[in-house]
Amino acid sequence: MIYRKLEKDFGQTQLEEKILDFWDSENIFAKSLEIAKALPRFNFYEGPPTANGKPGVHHVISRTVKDIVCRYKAMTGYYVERKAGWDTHGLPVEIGVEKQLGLKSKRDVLKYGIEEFNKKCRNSVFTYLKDWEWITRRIGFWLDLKNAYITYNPEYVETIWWIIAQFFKKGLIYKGYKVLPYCARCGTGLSDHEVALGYRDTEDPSVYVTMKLLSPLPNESEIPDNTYFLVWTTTPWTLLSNVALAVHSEYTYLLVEYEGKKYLIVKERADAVLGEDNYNVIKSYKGIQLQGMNYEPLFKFVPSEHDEKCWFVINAEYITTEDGTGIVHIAPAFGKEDFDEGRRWNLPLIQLVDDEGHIKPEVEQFAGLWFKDADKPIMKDLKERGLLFRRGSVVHSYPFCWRCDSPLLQYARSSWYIRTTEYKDKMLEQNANIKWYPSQIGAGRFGEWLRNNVDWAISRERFWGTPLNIWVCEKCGKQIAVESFAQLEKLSGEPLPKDFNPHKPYVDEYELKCPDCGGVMRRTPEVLDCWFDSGGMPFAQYHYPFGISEDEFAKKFPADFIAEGVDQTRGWFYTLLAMSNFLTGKSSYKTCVSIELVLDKNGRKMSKSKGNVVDPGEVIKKYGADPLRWYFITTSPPWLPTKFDTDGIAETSRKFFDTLRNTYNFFALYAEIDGYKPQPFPEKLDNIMDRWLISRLQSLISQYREWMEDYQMTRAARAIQSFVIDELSNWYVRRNRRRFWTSGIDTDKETAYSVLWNTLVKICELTAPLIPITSDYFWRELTESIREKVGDSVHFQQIPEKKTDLIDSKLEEQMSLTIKIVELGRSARNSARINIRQPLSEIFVILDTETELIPEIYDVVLEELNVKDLRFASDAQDFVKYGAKANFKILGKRFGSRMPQVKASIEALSSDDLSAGMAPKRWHIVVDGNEHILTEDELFVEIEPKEPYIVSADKNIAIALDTTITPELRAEGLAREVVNRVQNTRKEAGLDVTDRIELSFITDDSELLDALKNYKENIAQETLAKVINFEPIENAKFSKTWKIGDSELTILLNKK
RNA sequence: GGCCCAGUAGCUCAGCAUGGUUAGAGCGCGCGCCUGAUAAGCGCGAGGUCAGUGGUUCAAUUCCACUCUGGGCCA
Repeated sequence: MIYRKLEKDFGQTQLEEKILDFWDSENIFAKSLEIAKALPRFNFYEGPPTANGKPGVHHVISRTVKDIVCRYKAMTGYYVERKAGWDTHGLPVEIGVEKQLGLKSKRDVLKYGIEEFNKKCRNSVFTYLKDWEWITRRIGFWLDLKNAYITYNPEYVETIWWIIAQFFKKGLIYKGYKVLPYCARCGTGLSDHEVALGYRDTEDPSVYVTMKLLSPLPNESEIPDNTYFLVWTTTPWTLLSNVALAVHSEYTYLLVEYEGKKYLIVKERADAVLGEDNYNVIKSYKGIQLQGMNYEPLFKFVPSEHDEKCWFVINAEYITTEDGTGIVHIAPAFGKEDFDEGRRWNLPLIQLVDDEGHIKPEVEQFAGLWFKDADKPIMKDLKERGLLFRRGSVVHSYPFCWRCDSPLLQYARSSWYIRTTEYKDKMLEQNANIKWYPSQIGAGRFGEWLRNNVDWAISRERFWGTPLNIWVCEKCGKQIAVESFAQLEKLSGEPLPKDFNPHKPYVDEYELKCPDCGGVMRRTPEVLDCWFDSGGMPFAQYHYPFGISEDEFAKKFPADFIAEGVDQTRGWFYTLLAMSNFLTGKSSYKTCVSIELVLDKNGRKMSKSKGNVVDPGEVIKKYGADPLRWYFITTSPPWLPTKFDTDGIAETSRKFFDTLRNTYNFFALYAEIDGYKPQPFPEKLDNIMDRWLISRLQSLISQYREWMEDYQMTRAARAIQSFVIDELSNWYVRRNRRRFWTSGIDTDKETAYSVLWNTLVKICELTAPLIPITSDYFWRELTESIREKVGDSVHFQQIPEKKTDLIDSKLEEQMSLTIKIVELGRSARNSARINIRQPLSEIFVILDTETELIPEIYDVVLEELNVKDLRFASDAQDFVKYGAKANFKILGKRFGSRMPQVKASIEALSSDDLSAGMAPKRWHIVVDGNEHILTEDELFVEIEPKEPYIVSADKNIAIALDTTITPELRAEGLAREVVNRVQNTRKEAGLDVTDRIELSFITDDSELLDALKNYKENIAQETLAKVINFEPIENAKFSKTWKIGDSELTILLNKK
C-alpha cells in the first residue's frame, strides 16, 4: 500500500491523535528546531499565563495565533525558539489559597504562618497545569514546555532583583507616601493597570450635606446665622476624616435662600441642585473671597494634639461644575487630589479607616464597621442632627479589586515607586516603532495610556511574590538594592544554602550591616507587583545577566513578535516596554498582535454567571483541534471580537476539511491502483487544465506569502479555502476525473497524477502553519513512498516559493471566462429542461469584441456542457442586441455635472448604433447639442439576448444553445443514461471501481434497445464490462430495474 | 463624560483606504439538476431603506458631522 484512503470510521479526531502521538514519539518539534539551528533567529516571547485557572476558548485563539506565526516563520527560513513560561506569583494565587484555607484577611494569613502559606501558594500554582499541558499539546501548539521559565524560580527572581537594582542605581526608585488605590481586603495597593481591570458600574449614595459657617461672609463682620456650605459626596464614610472644604477661586458662588435656610453653592449648579426658581439669590462671591473661612465640622474626631489648622475653606483648581455643588470636601488620606491639597495647605492627615478597611476605634460611634457599611449609619446620624440636605443614589463606574471584588478605596499609604514618568517620552518614541495589529491600538489605546503615564507603584504588602530586594538601615535610613544572591551573601556575611529560597519568610532572615553607620539593615517587607515579573521575562527567562552571555542575549532580544489578549495593553504590553526601555533603550517587542475577546454566538461576553462559557476540550473532542483553529482564523481577524458558534465549526469541518479529505481520497484511490510514484510535474504541461491549476496554485502562493508576512492570516486562510473547494476540488478534480479512470497508465495520466500530487503537497505545506496536525497527516500520506528523501514531517519543509514563470494570468482570465460560459450553459439547459446527459449539437458563444476564447479551452466547455460543437456567432446580432452603460468613473471626470445627460445619451444608443461603433471603437453621443466622441473605455457595451434565442447572458458574454435533438443525439443521450444506471448498479452491488463485469440489458423499448446496441462498445468501456448481452444471464448475482424516461430497463450484472 | 471597534440578506462574513449609479459569497429556505472522489456540487428563485439623520458631490454602502444599537478601553 502506497496511498491509503481514509475510511469513514477514521475521523478528524482519530487523525489528529495519530499525528500527535507521532510527534511525541519521534520528537518532531525538537527535531524541527535541531534542523533550523543555524538559521537566523525569529524571536518569540510567550506571555506567561497563570496556571491556577482552567484554559478557556479565548486561550485557544491566542495560542493558535502564536503557533501560526511561529510555524510560518519556521517554515520560511528562521529558527524560532518557543520557550513556555508560567506566571506564578501574585494576588490571584494568594486569593485562591486564602479561599481554600478559609482565611479572610491578611491578619489571618499572618496567624496561619507565612512559611506554610507560601508553600501552599507555590503548590497551588500548578493545580491546572495538566489542563494547560493537555490543551497546548492537543491544539498542536508547539511550545517548549520542558524549558519553561517559572517566575518563582530562584534564577528568575535573581534577574528581577538585578533589574530592580538597576532602577535603584539610576535613582528611579523612591518610597513615597501617596494616596493610591487600595484593596483593604487584600491589604495592598494596586497599580494603575490592576485598577483598570476592575471598573464596574455600581450604585453609591449621592449625598448633599451642610456645614455651618463660622466666619463672617466677605465684607461683613458678623458671623451669619443659619448659613451653610452645601457639599456633595458619594463616599459618606470619608466625611469622618474631613479637614477642609475646597472652592474654585475663579468660580462664582451664590448665597441663596432656600426653604428658610441660607446656602453657599456654585452658580452653575444651583438650578440643578435646588431646582430652577426654587431659591432666592442674596449675594454672589468669587471663590477666592471664600478662602480661609471657617466652618463647623460634621464630626470632630480629629485628635486634639494636631498642630495643623483644619476646617476652613481652601482654593483648588481641579474643581469642576459638572456635578456636585462646586464645594468639595477634602479628606487628604482618601483622595489623590485631597492629598495634594493637604500638602499645599498644610492640612492634617486624618485616616480614620485602618488598613483592613475598618473604622478606627477612636470613632466610638462607628468603630469597627467596614468602611462601606459606615455610609448608612453616618447618613442617619447626620439626618438626625439636621445636617443632611438630601440623599439619593447614583450609578457610576467605580473600581473594584480585580481579584477579590471588594470596592477599592483611595488610601494614603507608603509604597515603592518607579519613576516611569522620567522616561515617558522615550517610551512614546519607541512605541512609534512597534508594529501593532490592529494599528489603532498603538497610536490609540496604548499611546494614550503612555501619554497619561504615572509613576509605577511596584510594591505590594503581601506574601507570595518576588521579595523587593531593598534593605533599609534601621538607624540612618540608608537603602541598598541587593543585585544578586552572591552580593547578598557577601553583604550579609552569611553563606546562602545551595537550595536558597529567595521568598518570604526565608529572605527576611538576612540582615546587612550599614556601610555608613554600622547599623542593622533589614529588608523592606513588601513583595513586588507580579506584573514586574512578567514585564521582566525577556531578561529573567534567560537568567540575564548571570546565566547568559551578552552576545547570546543580544541574539534573543528583542522579540520579533508577541501576541496576547487586548486586555494586556495596560498589563504585559506596558510592563514589557517600561522595563526594557529603561534597561536597553528599546522596546522588547517589534510586532504585537492584540487579540480581541471571544464572545458567545449572540455577541455577549462569556462569563460563568451567564452560563455561556464554552469548554474548548468538548469542542475539540467533537470536531477536532484543527477545525477549531481554522474556524477561528477564517471567521474574522484575531483583532476583531469573535462570535463563537459551534455550528460554524461544524460547517468548517464539513466544507473545508471534508473537501480536503475527499480530494486526497480521490487521489489515493486511483494512485494506489496505478502505483503512482511521486515526481515533480513535467517542465512543459500540455493540458490546459494542468497549466491553469498550477498557475492558480502559484498565484495562491504569492498572495499567501504576502498576507502571511503582514500577519493577515485570515485573508491567507480564506484564499486557501476557496482554492481548495472551488478550484481544486470542484473544478480541476471534477473536470479531470476521466483522465484517472482510464485503465493502464500513459503520459497524460502520469501528468495528471503529478499535477494533483504536487498541488496537494503544496497545499499541505501552505496550511501547515494554520492546521499543523491535519496538514502533516496528509503530507505524510502523500510522501510515504519517498520518506527518506523528503523527511518525516511537513514541518521540516519550507513554504513553497512562488514560481512566477508558471503564472499565466491570461489563462486564469480565460478559465474564469470559461467557467462563466459553462454557468450560462447550465442555466440555459435548465430553462430548456434538457438535462446534462442529453448531448446537444451546438453552442454559440457571443463575446464582446475585445474578448477572445482560446481554442484549447473549447473542449472544456464542450465536455462540461455535453455539446458537440462550439461556435462564435458570426453575426452576433442574430442572437443578441447591444445595450450600453456609461463608465461613470472615467466619464465623470470628463463631463462632471453634465453626467445625467451623458448617461441618458449613452443609454439611448440603439443596438445598431452600438454595433456600428464596434469596429472603429468610436461612438457618438450628443450632449447639450454638442457631439462628443466616446472611446472604448468610456462606456460598457453589454449584450442582451434577443428573441427567439433567449438563452443566457451576463454583461459581456451570452450563449445560445441549439436545442434541436436529432435521433442520433437522442440515442447517444439514452446510452449515457444507461451508463449512469449501470454505474449506480455497480455501486449498489458493492463492486470495486476496478472490477470487471458481465452485463445484460432487458427492455421492451425498441428505441432504447437500438441505442444500446449502437453504443455497446462505448457502454462497455465506460462501465468496465467485458461482455454485454441482450438476453438474461444465467445466475445473475445482481439485477435491478430502472426507469429511463417512460421506459423500463432491467440491468443484470455479474462480476467477471 | 472621553476614546476605539463593529453595525451590509434570517445567520456568518466580503466590499469601503483610491466615491461611479445594478452591493456579493457561504449557511439556511423553495424548485429543479448532477454524481463511480464528495455528509459534496450545479442552476434558478425568495430574501437588503448597506443602523438612522443631515452634509459634501454630477454621483455616497464608501468621505464628513451628529444620533442610535452592540462590544471594548479609559475617567
